[in-house]
Amino acid sequence: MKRNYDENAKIIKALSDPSRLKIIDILSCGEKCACDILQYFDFTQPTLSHHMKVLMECGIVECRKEGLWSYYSLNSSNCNKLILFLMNLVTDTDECICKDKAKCECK
Amino acid sequence: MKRNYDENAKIIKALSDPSRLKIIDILSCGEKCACDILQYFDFTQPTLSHHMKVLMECGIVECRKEGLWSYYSLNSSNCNKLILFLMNLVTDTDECICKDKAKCECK
DNA sequence: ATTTTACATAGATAGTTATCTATATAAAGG
DNA sequence: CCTTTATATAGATAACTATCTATGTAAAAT
Repeated sequence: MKRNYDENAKIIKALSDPSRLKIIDILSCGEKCACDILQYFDFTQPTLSHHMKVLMECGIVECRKEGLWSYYSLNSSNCNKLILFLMNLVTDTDECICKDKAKCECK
Repeated sequence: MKRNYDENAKIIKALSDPSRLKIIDILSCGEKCACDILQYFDFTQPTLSHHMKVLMECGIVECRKEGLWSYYSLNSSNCNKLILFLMNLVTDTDECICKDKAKCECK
């Protein structure tokens, strides 16, 4: 981490948006497709697409394509100490943000 | 922390700039006045003043005035879990960035 | 084949921000 | 007093970004 200011600033910047923090929170329940994530927000589908791209470019989120659907999930395995901590911080609770608990893997 | 997306995004955003990460690194050696901090950068004095203001508004840094000088230091006591972690992450090394080790409190 | 559906991309725009120059402030020295 | 010095503030600007509408793409359904 030390002295690698530019690269780390880029990762931190990806997490410096309230909508993206909320996306991480949502994905902490497990994999979700884009249209499911979108229901938690007021913005449009292209805007979500933009946020997912930012999160993926930093390795925070990964995507699995299946037919028409794109399933997104937190990519802990690819995460460094910083990302892991921030993800845990945002999602550190027993209560899941997801309304449909049957569909998600809430603890 | 949970669900407080806006406030936390603001703190994370304050840390999402490479110059401000470097300032935190510099201050990890201990209190320094603005003109000393400025020597580590190529930008102008008003730009540093701007960055210090951003860091202070989030409680990451505090300022002590003495005569003409403004002495800045990391404000760990006022920090939440997030800020503390990020500060430790940036400064987690034995090697100090400061050239003049006689003047700073490097471990 | 045509339509529908899920998502991405292109391009525009308004708001934010990192930087600059110029100037203000205020303390210290001569 | 006047000058010097350290820092802050004001205002401008260029770059970046979060958002939108419009459109492209590609898989599935009819």
